[in-house]
Amino acid sequence: MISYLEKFKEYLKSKGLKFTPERKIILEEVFLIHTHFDSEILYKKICGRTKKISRATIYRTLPLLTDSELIKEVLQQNGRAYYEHIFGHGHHDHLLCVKCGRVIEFYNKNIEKLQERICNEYDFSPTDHKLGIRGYCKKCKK
Amino acid sequence: MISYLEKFKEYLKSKGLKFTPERKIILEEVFLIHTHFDSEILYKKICGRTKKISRATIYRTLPLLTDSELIKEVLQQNGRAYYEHIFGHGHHDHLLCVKCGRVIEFYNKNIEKLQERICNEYDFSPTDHKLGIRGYCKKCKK
DNA sequence: GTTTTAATTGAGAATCATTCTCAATTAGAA
DNA sequence: TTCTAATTGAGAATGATTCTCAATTAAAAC
Repeated sequence: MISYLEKFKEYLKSKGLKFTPERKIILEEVFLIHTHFDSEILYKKICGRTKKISRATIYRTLPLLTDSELIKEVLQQNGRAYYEHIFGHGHHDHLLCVKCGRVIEFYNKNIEKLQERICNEYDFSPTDHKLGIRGYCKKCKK
Repeated sequence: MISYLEKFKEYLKSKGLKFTPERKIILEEVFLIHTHFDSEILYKKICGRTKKISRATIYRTLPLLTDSELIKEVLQQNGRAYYEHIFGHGHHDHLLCVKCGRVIEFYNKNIEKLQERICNEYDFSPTDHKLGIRGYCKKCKK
């Protein structure tokens, strides 16, 4: 069982890219956030905590983290992309409350299986999927 | 069984909005397109076919069509929003080829049922959902 | 350790989809 | 026909993301 740091280093090496202090800080910050985040949230957290890293570097690093399967883009809202870290976490899908913005995670084995079956049917080779159900949560539905 | 035109007129009236020639043209063009489209595709088709309608008006009309459940935003890619008309069509989900961009539609009753069950479990009242599976299609997987 | 070279960085400019502004127009109720 | 609030187009503004480029640096090769 390797750490996310090891995994990122291996990824970078395999692509001939460098492991820089900036990339290390971004990676670590990402794994300190346990909710969805966008580039701005990440930028502000990093500026507050350690040294300043430019927005450009953050925007350049997010695709690397996505590519190496350490994070995942989970939704786009108001023109912003939201991510979450996935390394060490099982796959799950989302319920999104359109009123209060709450996100509820869930996992259902049967849905996963049905998706596999559908892919077979269409001779389709899946890499990943996104299932988002929008609606009103317990508190907001009344 | 009312037409999409009727449905749109009713929607507009219910909101105290006006049925303008521009909105009529946009609505009709949307129902002439039988694939996914973004605002730019729609704009170009309309300019080519009938009179010119400004991009601003198209951008203002798309939310009205979405709100009245005549169209639906199906995905966001490269920072653009893609739509499809849904009036008269059953709900379906998508397989998206990341290589050639092909979109395959599918519908699976069991997946729908499982989603309902999950919503019940979380006391969540769904309005709509999106399931997109990314991967490689038959032709591109080799 | 030093050299070498290609990758990386920050700052700000550029891009590009989308939204806003505002004066002129118009649908549709009265 | 009148009246008023909604609508339109043109272009400016916005805002997230990407690009540019000169200066810096990781890390491979010596």
